[in-house]
Amino acid sequence: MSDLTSKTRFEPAEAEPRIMERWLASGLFHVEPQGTAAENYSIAIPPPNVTGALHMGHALNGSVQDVLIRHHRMRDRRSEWILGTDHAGIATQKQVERRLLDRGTTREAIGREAFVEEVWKWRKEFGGQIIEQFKRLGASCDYDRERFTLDESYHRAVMKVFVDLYDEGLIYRDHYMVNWDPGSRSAISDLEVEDREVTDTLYSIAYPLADGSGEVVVATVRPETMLADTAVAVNPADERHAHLIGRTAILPLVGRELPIIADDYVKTDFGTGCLKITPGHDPNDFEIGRRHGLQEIGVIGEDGRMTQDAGAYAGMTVAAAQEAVVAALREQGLLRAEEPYTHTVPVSHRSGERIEPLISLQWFMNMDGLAPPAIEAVTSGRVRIHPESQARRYVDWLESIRPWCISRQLWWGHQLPVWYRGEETYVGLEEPGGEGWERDPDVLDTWFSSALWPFATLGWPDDTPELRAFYPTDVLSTARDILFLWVARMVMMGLRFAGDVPFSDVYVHSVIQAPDGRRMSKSLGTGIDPLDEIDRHGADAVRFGLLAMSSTQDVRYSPEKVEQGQALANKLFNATRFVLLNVDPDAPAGPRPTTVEDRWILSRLQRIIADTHRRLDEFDFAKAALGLYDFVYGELCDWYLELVKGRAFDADLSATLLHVLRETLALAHPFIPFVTEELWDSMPRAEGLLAGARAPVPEAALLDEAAEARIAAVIGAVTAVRSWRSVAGVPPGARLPARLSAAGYEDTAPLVARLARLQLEAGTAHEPAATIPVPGGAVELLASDVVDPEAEARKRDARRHELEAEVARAEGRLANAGFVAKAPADLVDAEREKLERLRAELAAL
RNA sequence: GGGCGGUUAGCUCAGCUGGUCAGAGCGCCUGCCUUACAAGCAGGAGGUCCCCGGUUCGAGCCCGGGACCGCCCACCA
Repeated sequence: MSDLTSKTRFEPAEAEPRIMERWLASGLFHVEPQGTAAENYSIAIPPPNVTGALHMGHALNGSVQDVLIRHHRMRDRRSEWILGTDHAGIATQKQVERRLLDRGTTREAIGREAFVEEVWKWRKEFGGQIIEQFKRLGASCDYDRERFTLDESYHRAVMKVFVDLYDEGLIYRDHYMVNWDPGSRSAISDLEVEDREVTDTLYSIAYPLADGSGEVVVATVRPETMLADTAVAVNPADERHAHLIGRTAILPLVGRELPIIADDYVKTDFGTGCLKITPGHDPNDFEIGRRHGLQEIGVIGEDGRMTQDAGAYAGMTVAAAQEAVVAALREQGLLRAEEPYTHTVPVSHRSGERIEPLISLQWFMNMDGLAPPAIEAVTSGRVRIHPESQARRYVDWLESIRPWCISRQLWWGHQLPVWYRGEETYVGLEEPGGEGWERDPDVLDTWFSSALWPFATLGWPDDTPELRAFYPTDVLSTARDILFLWVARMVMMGLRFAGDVPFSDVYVHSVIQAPDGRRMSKSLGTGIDPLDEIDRHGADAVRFGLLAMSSTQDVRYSPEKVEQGQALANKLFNATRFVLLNVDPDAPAGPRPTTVEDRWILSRLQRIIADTHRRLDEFDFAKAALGLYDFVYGELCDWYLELVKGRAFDADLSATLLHVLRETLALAHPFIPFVTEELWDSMPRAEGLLAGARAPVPEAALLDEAAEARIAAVIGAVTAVRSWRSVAGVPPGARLPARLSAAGYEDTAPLVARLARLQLEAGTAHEPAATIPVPGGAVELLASDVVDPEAEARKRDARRHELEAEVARAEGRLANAGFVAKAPADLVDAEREKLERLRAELAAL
């Protein structure tokens, strides 16, 4: 425990590790599986990649989830934050491959079994990193129940799902066009592909007609793929080319006869209006090919080199083949045009290499039957997505869902439970009996296993106490970019296999951009490491800052918000110092209000408690965090603590102060857990951890509107007098004789006098030297020596002009028949009152 | 090509179902070591709420058009 009497600053670097230790030792974060999911509160963490390091997105998402978990834990719900990591097939495999390369070997050289062993070793060595980093943030995950998507029991769940879906015919094997990632030497799904703009050369190539009557000219940026052309297509409505339909062209360099077909896909206003059709290497051509029953030829292999079907070009890299093909065409005089052409090309999200569309034999999952229930879950409100706009994206995507390519040509992951023997295929949980079976070497898309996360982590397919206690979970908090990759698939799988939606609320958080608005990324050098920020400002500050930044849209990282959080932590630290250095530690528990300011702060406290609860329920974290800041600064410290300074710290005041402070610490704890835990521990008769204490609950009996109005007037009056003094240049320490000619200060005049440094006098013996308007009347200054009559006259004039303008505006409004007739009556009345008030003040001048 | 979001103080952002809504934090200026906090306190200056029309008694707020910025989806070889 740090020494409250000597230190004036909260020191996160010293306190945080010590406090985290206490939390972990307490076992608070681990709960036993009892009761039902409806009674309990649970969140399944989006499992970070086991290779990962904490980035800003994790930090924001961790803050969001932790504020929710801690809040509900303090509201006496058995709260479980399910923790774990994802095996992240491609990312992890690449990392280990790089390591092997450093050692001068490759995965091919050591073989599959040894390679997988290497990955496990790697995981053992580095896999705990991100978990430790979550602890730095103060995340109250259940660290005793850490899961991994390749755990034995998790693997069983994945296998069962695969086999069940296969048995139903929803998982099948097919020759199909896939996004081939030459970087990872694997097929990847559409969602793992991103577009990048490049400038290529658009070549126009002449294909002679078979009957020698002419030629068709086609345009392409991939001339090497012409070796796999099996047709030429024109639009049936294109009169220029109508005569070609049904005739035959000869493929240069190869000599193959190409039928000229008609298809609506061909644009008449692009290029020459004639399109070479390469079903083997273009997704659109593939579709056209299937429509017309065209031959599918592959000239580019999975190794990125030309295949035997490429004839003379076999063995060349794609780039070399392109050069060679262009050279040959030029030589034969068939190149009609070359022009630079800027367009977007698909690139692998993981490896960064350009996608090579090609046909291969892959495993697919038919989504047609799974999507409708997942759509219904959202449209019916069983799953609520926040913000609403994301729900539309979700539904739109599911409504046009396509088969999902689930096989990956990797070694790290869940290997398919599929065996082949000749023409036979066996799919099952156990290896088939008999001789000669060979297992499919492919593994499943990582997202296939992630889709089972909320229930596979809880022991499914067994009927476990964990599953009964925590499934469905309550909230899934995540980034927008994996709404389809992950969230939608969890809903589909949860409904199909766990019998219910996996969560009732999805919170889609902001993407944090760099302060200059660019993407935060390592390669751009725009990344900000949350751990550096924690080192600098403390975890509380970073959590507060991120929550205060969060929004329904993307936001720029705001260092100021983090500093605001740090200021808040420090303010609470010093406010607690002040209270503890003054109060009677033996004061009774509970509030003992004896004055109007006591009733005021207790009333304001009830409001901030209710507001904070409501804002958390609405996932409005920014308002919740900033509202707390405003309460602590703008009400508790700036006013209440200043108001009580003139009083004796008796048992009643001590009790009230301690009560307000305790409640404030407890309310703020889910947002800034470290500093509040530290201060809680220093409170008189502190018992147990704040993390395990009860959240404050608003009490209607403590609301006091009269007290709120009285103190609002005090604040208004003090502020007005201070402003006058400051502008007039009165020495801050000087006590000015004054008369308070205003209503509503019966029991608060001494407070105004002290905070505004006034010597209040009664009677009307003296003429005021200056008049300061305050709520309910005016403060009349009687000390002529501090008043500059000319300045006062100028101010009066300025004020008079202001009032005249406002009176004119109010009169104008009230003279407007439309306003009086159509505006709500109370508004019109308020306007009339305002006019009267303004006229009275004007008259007083 | 289709869809979504944004444009408010020097900076980053709040502004709920149109009526004290023109705000906060930071920055800036002035003054204070006032017995919790100088990483503090008090006070102050700063805005044609992107532009043009419209609806309304009344418009950052609603409608139409435009400009600029960002994101998502689908993609013309």
